[in-house]
Amino acid sequence: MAKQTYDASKYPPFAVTADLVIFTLREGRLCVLLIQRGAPPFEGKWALPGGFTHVDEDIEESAYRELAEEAGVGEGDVVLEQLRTYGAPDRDPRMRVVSVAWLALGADLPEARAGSDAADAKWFAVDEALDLDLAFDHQQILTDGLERARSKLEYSTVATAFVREPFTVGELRAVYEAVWGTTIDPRNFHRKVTTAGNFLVETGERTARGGGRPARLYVKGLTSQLHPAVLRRG
Amino acid sequence: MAKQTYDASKYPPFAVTADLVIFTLREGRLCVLLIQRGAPPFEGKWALPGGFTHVDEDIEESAYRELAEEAGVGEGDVVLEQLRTYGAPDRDPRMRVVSVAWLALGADLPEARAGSDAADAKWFAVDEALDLDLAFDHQQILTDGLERARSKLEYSTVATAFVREPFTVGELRAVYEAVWGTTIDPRNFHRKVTTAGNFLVETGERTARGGGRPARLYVKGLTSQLHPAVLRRG
DNA sequence: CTGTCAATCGTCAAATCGACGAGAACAAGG
DNA sequence: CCTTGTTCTCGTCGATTTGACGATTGACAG
Repeated sequence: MAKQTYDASKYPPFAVTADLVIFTLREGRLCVLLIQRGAPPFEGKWALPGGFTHVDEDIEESAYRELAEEAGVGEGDVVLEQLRTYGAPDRDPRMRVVSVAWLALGADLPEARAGSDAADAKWFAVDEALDLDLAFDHQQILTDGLERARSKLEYSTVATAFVREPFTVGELRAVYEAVWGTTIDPRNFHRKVTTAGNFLVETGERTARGGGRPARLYVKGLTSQLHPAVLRRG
Repeated sequence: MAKQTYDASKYPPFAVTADLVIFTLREGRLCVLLIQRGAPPFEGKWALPGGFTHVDEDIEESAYRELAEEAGVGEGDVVLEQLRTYGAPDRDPRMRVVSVAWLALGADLPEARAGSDAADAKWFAVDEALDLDLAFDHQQILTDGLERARSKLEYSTVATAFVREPFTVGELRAVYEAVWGTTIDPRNFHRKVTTAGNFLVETGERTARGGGRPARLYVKGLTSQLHPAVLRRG
């Protein structure tokens, strides 16, 4: 059954894109990378980084490629996870586009630089980004990505994607506070994460980066699931 | 910026499909609908129901259309949720296909009937379906769908999608046991679901469908989030 | 009437929770 | 050197939640 015996033209033609919600912590705030569009449609507006998937390319591969091209971020620098696919018929005025959105989480990612067809690239604090009028349906994608990130902190160990190893419990708490936009009791948080099974592994080292008493240093444990969960509110 | 000023041919052409993981309970077992392929590729093999998305159609709309065409199921009969998108370059030997997979959960769905290009359609117990050599990457999609369904029972109220209103706590427990493939202590389960906020609403009615003491009847509450969660194992 | 079955209520010890006290270990300033 | 401020870390306490399991209720079958 050779590929060329099929007439591809009888199937509806779609373009497929990979759009990225890239979160990182900068100066204690949760930030997202946005690109200012340098060409129509939505020229001049801010948008999530992304681009067309190539025909011979896996969709995840295209997400990593865009991550490198538009954010200068390599595979090892982030945790990448598929978010959701957006495919309203009119979401792109040029043609029928189905966009696979990805969530990328990384520790203190490099300063943004404008890529090929971008006028500008900038890290925005997430609450500021939500106030912008983003291109396409990127407002919705960003909202979904934020909610996904927030809820993943509860049941998984992805919070460690936001910090460099080794890290302290205080740095990890800062991640939760920045992503959730809340404050957390340091003592209860400390108890939860240090007793949760295989979340953190002690290195034996200590550091005094932040003024107070030197903190123990940890590296990521083996689990990706968090037991028991660290829940928001109560 | 008119659509025709863009040359669509310079963008890579993809076909987009909607594939469905439809779960229901039949005789107390978790079942999934499979279609026996009547045409190449994978002719004769079992596959998830699905089909091509039309150019003028929202991707969710195409999922509902396939649900009706291939399973005879209307919008009100199921809870539909996007599962994940699969887009390996070689996943379909005919051409480049990106498949948006959906999870559909319903109560005792109708007997299967073979659709247009299907040789046969049948409900399989999920553990039997996992032993089959499914077409395309449908084994992976089914596995992902099962895991999604299992974990959604913990934190959401979707379990009620598997039963008709009004229902008893015992029927709801049967859902959890069938999906998780475990047994659950009836007394602790009863306590959890009746005290969880807005999960169940009492009707005041009773029934003695199953032999023992008549059970209270409930309808679904307002919440979609389950607090506190009903966790597997401990 | 008796056994059976599932629903429902209760009990109890263990685990977990949020709120908060208190000491430890550093830096900075006088 | 001593005080003040900061953050980390250990502990305490009562309230809530959990899992394991006993006991009763209300129907039906024989």
